[in-house]
Amino acid sequence: MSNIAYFPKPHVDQRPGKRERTKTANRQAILDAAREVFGELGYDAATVRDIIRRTGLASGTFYNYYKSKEEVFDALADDGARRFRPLLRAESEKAVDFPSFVRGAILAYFNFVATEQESWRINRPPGEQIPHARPSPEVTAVFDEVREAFARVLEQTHAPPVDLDYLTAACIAVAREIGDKMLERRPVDTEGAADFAVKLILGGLPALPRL
Amino acid sequence: MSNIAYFPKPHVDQRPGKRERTKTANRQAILDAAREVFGELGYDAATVRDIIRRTGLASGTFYNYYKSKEEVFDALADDGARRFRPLLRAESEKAVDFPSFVRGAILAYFNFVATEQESWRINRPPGEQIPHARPSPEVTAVFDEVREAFARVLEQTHAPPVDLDYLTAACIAVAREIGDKMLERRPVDTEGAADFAVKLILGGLPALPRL
DNA sequence: GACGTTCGTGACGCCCCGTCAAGATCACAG
DNA sequence: CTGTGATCTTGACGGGGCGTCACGAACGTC
Repeated sequence: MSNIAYFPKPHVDQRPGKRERTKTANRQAILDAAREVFGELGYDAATVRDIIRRTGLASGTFYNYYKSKEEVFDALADDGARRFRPLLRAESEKAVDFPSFVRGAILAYFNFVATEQESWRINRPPGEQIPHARPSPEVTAVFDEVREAFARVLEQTHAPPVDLDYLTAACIAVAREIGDKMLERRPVDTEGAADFAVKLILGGLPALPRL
Repeated sequence: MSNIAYFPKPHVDQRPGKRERTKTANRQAILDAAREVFGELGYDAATVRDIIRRTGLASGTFYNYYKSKEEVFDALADDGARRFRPLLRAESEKAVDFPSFVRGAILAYFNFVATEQESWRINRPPGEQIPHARPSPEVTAVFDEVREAFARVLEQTHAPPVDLDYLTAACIAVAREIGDKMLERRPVDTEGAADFAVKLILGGLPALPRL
């Protein structure tokens, strides 16, 4: 009976089992639905049931994946940070000196948010405030990456030691704020915004570009 | 019967009628209660009924004064801005040049928030994000005041024209962010924080104070 | 193919929200 | 002082979203 040509496929199927697959699919479906719903109704008006309805899943299923609307929102921010991180890292490696790093990083960020907004900040109700996501792991990682890049570059340029926490916080705040304002203008000018932010950070007010 | 010495007090009592007085008293009571409740439970966990319960008023009464929890929160921000505005204006008039204005304004802001936090950010749950109040009239007024001060000073110093919207947005973002970080440190050092923020704005990274 | 485990389901109870009709309080005129 | 209309307060009520849980179906494993 031994048939050497017959190998009952041993259970090392590359793809994970169906359980695992539907699990990640559901998680992703909820994330996508949340993106849409937040975009259409705004964060405040959106409910957990609005999100889960769009997936066709039952309401209880939502809670198998996320604890609340807040958590799924944080997961969206986390997702964004995860996709942005490699771009930031690339800039960090490509940069030859501090100014080029700052410029590259900020420009990368502005281009990133400009692209993102097209895809999901579609239909925001006016005046709606988007809550600051509480620092999720990936977001924290991005912050740390910026901080480390600052530390590295400031180290090797023999710059005087500065308050790194304040510095990173301030630079990120500037980038965020200018980024938001940039998105409100038509046409969206990432180059111009980056120019402004970079010169402010590197040279302060006297270095700002003339209009 | 005419008695010239007798004037039945005509109804021009200086104080407004009782109706008006209880109205402002209630409005203030709700505001105070909200401050306490937000401080103790955090913004998210707080409910309209938590707030109104502390005043002894009925639940329905809350809605005679504010439409929602969000609105009373905005009213608190508005209140803060209203009290800060004269301080900012004083700095604006006291300042002799641009650097002294920036420094005075930022220091005033840091001292203001440091005082405020003692009085109502008592017991905040960890990791809680305070929502950015949507720009209420007074808050907008503060922003405009900063913007106008910038415009005025940049005009008379014959500085090259810059993007005023970006500039004010960026400076306010820096002040806010550094202010938040400052409050997390012990002891709270408003002078040091102001030093950092001012030098970053005026001279950029190269001008930052050494540690 | 049978068994144990994991996950999807949707009805349920809970709590909070915003409203509203009824009563209380106030302003004002006679 | 008193009557009358206007204004405010009250708390009970219906509506709706939230998070849970017992049940059943689908899956992995042997």
